[in-house]
Parts: sequence; C-alpha cells; structure tokens
Amino acid sequence: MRVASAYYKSELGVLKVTGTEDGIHAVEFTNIETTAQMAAPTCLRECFRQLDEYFSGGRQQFALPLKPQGTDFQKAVWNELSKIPYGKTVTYMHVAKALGNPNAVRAVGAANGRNPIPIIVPCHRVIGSNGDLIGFGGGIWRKEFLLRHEKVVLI
Amino acid sequence: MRVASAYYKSELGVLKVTGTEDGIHAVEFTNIETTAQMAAPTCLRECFRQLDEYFSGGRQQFALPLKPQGTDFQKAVWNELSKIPYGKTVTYMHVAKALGNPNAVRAVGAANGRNPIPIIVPCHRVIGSNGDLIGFGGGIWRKEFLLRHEKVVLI
DNA sequence: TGCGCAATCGAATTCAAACGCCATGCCGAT
DNA sequence: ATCGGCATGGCGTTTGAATTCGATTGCGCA
Repeated sequence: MRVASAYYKSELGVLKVTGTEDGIHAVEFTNIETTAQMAAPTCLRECFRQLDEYFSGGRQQFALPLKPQGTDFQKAVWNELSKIPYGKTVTYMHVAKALGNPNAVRAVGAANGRNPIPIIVPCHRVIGSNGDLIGFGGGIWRKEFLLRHEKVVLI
Repeated sequence: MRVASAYYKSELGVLKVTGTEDGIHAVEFTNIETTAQMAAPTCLRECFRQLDEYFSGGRQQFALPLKPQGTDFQKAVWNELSKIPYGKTVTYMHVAKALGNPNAVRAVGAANGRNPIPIIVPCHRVIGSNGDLIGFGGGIWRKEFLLRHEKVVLI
C-alpha cells in the first residue's frame, strides 16, 4: 500500500500529514517556510548541467565536489573507481589489487554495490574477470546502457 | 548544513540527486512516474477538510480512519486520549488510572510524547496534576494555542 | 511557592558478540 | 560451457542483556 504525504498550512505552522488509503498514519509539525520554495544549492544545478552534457555525449569526466558517506574502506574503493577513465572497464580483481589486497575481491564488490553516487562515480565500469556484466544496484540494463553509451564493446 | 534533493529526468529514469552546498551526497535511481503527480489519497483530503473545520471553530470531533503505529501499551494510551472531549482536560494520573495502573504515570507521559497524530488524537488535553502545562513535542506554545482555541480556561 | 528527591513503568538506546550476506574468482567435476 | 562448492574481507544485521530516559507525582523542607 502506497503511503503518501501532503502538507497543510495552519496557525501552528505547516503540518505534514502522512497516510495511506486506509487511514492517517501521522501528523507532524514542521519548520517549513512557506514564503517561497528555497533555491536548490548551486552544486545541484551544476550537477544537472554536467549530467546533461554526459548524456548528450559531450562530457567524459565529471568535475563536481563529492561528499560520499561511508567507511574508510568504502571511500578507498570509490576513490579507486574514480580513476577509471571514460569508456574503459576493469575487473573487481583489478580494483582489489590496486588497493593492495588481492583477496578483498568480494569486499570490493560489496563496496561497489553501495556506491552512493552512481554514474558520476563510475561503478558501472567494473565487470567480472570473465568479462561478464554482473550486478548493478539499479538493474543490469542501466549498467549496460551506460557502457554502451560510453562506446564500450561488450562481448 | 541543509541538505537538498532535486530530481533529474534521464534516459535511465528519474534520478534523485541529493547534496549540500559542499557537494553531491547521493544519486539514486527512482521509479517515479513523471507523467503526472499522483493524486493524494482521499483520506488525506478529508483530513484537510476536517482540520479546516477544526481550526475555524466549527468542528469539535474528528471522524477519520486512524492507523497509528506503536506498541500495545502506546495504542492503549492513545485510545484513551481519544475519549477526552473537546474543551476538557485530564491529568496524566487520570489516564494512568483509566488504564488500570496508577503507577504507570510516567509511562503514560512517555507514550503521550510519542503520539504520532497530534491535534487529531488530542494529547494536548492532558496536563499536570497541579494544572501546569507541561511538555509538548511541538513546543508548549502550540499546546497552549490548542487549549485556548478550545476555550479552556488556563490558570 | 519553590526546590530536591525517590518511586514506578514502558520503551528506546546502548553495547558487544556472533552471524551471515555479497555486484568475486578459482578449481574440479559433470 | 556450465555448475557447484569454497575461501576471503568488510560490513550490515541480529540478538540479548543492561542501562538510561521520560510530556509524573507526592512528600518533605526551606
């Protein structure tokens, strides 16, 4: 059952009302300013601009401030991912070796699966040692789309 | 620092991009249908209608399907709250006794503080044994507003 | 009136330890 | 080719016990 939220402006401030078709689940007091929708941070707009360029084929590298949140190991993995150039692929083993621990292959896969910033941090450029496209959080079809978009030849 | 989210429509579906002024925190794939904003459930609209009537002074009792989520004890407390009529106040002790355990006074207070549906489930109608207005999640001023609105004479 | 304090009840929170999952890769057997 | 096991490293999740925290009250005492 889908839960929906809607906002109600009262003398007590803006109320957030949540519920399903079955009934009301919650009423919350909020601090929302109704005067005007607050502008999106600059970096979001810049991000959209670069995504536009990436999807239209013009941009091969993102230049954005990134603040991914994770453990040290995960950040090390994601940092390694960022080094893979546009249109290239590497294997999970390759990443593990680059981190200095060839045994951490599955750990790399797990960290890969938890990359909070797909597309921009190119986790889609990592494939199996046998060349297979394996696992992608958003669905394999997206991984394949991204690689084909980058003109990668898939076997 | 305020975190903001915005949505980006791509060939891979709608992306939810989250970030602060410092940088991008996350990019998520969503299932959002862009064709049209989905209509709010009927009960939300009905809820808004009754809130309108309550705040304008016409309605003294809500008639809505409620689905609060909590432990058995909490639901028992909230159920007890619903019995307090408009414009009346009771004490925490009173509620505890009604539940059959006069010693559970503080437990009642705690459950009261976790009422997910304020205003509609009138937790604001419970005051201290000495008549004091104590604690209200959204701030005492809201509790006082609601009681004055219901013409309760505060000492 | 205004402290300080103890009693009492549920539930949330905390903490540590154990467990199990995984977007891999290798090996051997069908 | 395909399949089933298996080792490996990191981290999320579970579990259970112990502890803490509250939207209180009543009492004693300045």
